[in-house]
Amino acid sequence: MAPAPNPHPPTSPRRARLSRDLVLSTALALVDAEGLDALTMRRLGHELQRDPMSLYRYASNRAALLDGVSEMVLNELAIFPDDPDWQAQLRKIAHDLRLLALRHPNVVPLLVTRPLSTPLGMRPLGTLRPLEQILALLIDAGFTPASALHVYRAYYGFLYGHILNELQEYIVDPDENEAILRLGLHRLPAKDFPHLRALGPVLADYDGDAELDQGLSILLAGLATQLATPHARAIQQP
Amino acid sequence: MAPAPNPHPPTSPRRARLSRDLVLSTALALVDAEGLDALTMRRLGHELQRDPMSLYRYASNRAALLDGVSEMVLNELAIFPDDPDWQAQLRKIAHDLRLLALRHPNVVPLLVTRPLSTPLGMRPLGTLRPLEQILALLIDAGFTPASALHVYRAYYGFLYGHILNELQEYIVDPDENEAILRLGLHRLPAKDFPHLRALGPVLADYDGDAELDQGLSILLAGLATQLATPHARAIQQP
DNA sequence: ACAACTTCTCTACACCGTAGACTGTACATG
DNA sequence: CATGTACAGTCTACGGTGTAGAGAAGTTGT
Repeated sequence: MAPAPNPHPPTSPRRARLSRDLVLSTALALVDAEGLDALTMRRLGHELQRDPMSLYRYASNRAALLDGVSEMVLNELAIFPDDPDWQAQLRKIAHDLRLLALRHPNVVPLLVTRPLSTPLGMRPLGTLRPLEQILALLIDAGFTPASALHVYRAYYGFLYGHILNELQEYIVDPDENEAILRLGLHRLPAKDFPHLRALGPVLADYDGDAELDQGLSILLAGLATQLATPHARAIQQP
Repeated sequence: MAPAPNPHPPTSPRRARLSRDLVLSTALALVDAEGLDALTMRRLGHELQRDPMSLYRYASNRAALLDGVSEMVLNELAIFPDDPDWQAQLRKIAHDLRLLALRHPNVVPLLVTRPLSTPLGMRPLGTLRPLEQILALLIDAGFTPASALHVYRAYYGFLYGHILNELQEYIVDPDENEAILRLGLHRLPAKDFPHLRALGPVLADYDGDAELDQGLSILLAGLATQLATPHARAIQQP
């Protein structure tokens, strides 16, 4: 008769003490590996060899858990608000964020979707850091605070849009990518989608990096003119 | 002893025959009214006074149901690929899509997120229609098919990004909007978020329409130069 | 009248998030 | 050493979810 089945489980060395960081990074790993749906409280508990209920010490909700994962991912993004060349810095941030998204594609829906159900001021602070730092960058560069906000919106909007676009066309294993893509396109009725079907080959090799950079060039050129003319400032203090 | 409790329920006049359209539009109404989480098979069944299982005749999945709702919303978007003034048409589409998003804010996460888990060729056809039609518009305007695709990407990326941005700052009831927003901002540590906090008032009155239009101007100006120079064509056939 | 087909319902299962009460351990204090 | 207190982790249970599979009811063609 063994009264306590596992007093000192000798064969499980990795049963470290829980911590918010451990919980969140395990959650992130799980999402990266198996997608958002795999991240259930029960599954995560199993992964950490703990009762699912113990997780509620470190995230009061499943929603909060998801927010935590977003935050953790965004923390990988480094921003240097003191860079004197604001355009170069914005370019760098954009490419970094793009790579981040490609590294954690399953998290992107969270990044994009969670803020929609959380008023700005109530978001996890880590999520707002990029916004604050980019504002700082722009204001340092000479923009009015108000017009810095406008520039941020145009810039970040474009950036998120690009990332979504690119991910929408990518996703599948790069190996079968072209095959599957073509297969998919072949399904389209030729009558209704002539252009789309014809573009199969072009769709297949999408150089997201180049495309992003080109878009940024257009946008930054346009935005820089706002800095040159005092036009923007006129809005704030006429 | 009532053997059949409800042979001809006389008090429910609206028990029409089901159809995919009825199912989807009821689903959309439900999402609009109570959000995405309210759209469960059981709830929708209840709404239609049918057993939840009957829905599987018209959408083989919950995921397929969501796709159907996206499709239904996108069908509200009218595009005129024959418009000779492509820039004006792109502007119009952008504003229309923005209004569509504001009319169905709860559906936006679907619009943005579902394609991420569906290879392009496998999406509901209604979802691809805008892409095809915009390509047609651009090609008619003189763009190479390949560069039309690039223009589409820059344009649609920017557009989606803007919509996400705007919705992220809006969401709450316009009444309490400013109050809640300020309250939220007040929560931020002044030390770490000076710029963001200072921008409270500016954040509160966001003229999304103007902002979108301004961004479009920048972008379209940039894109038009590609049409002028044969630069883009050089990429395809050197 | 019968049969074939479609539409809708019933039952059941495995899984989900999480409330609430509980156990066990760690440590500060007497 | 004893004891109180805080905290970490657990257990059980409840109401909800999507959906497989078999069956009932309704509709239509002959």
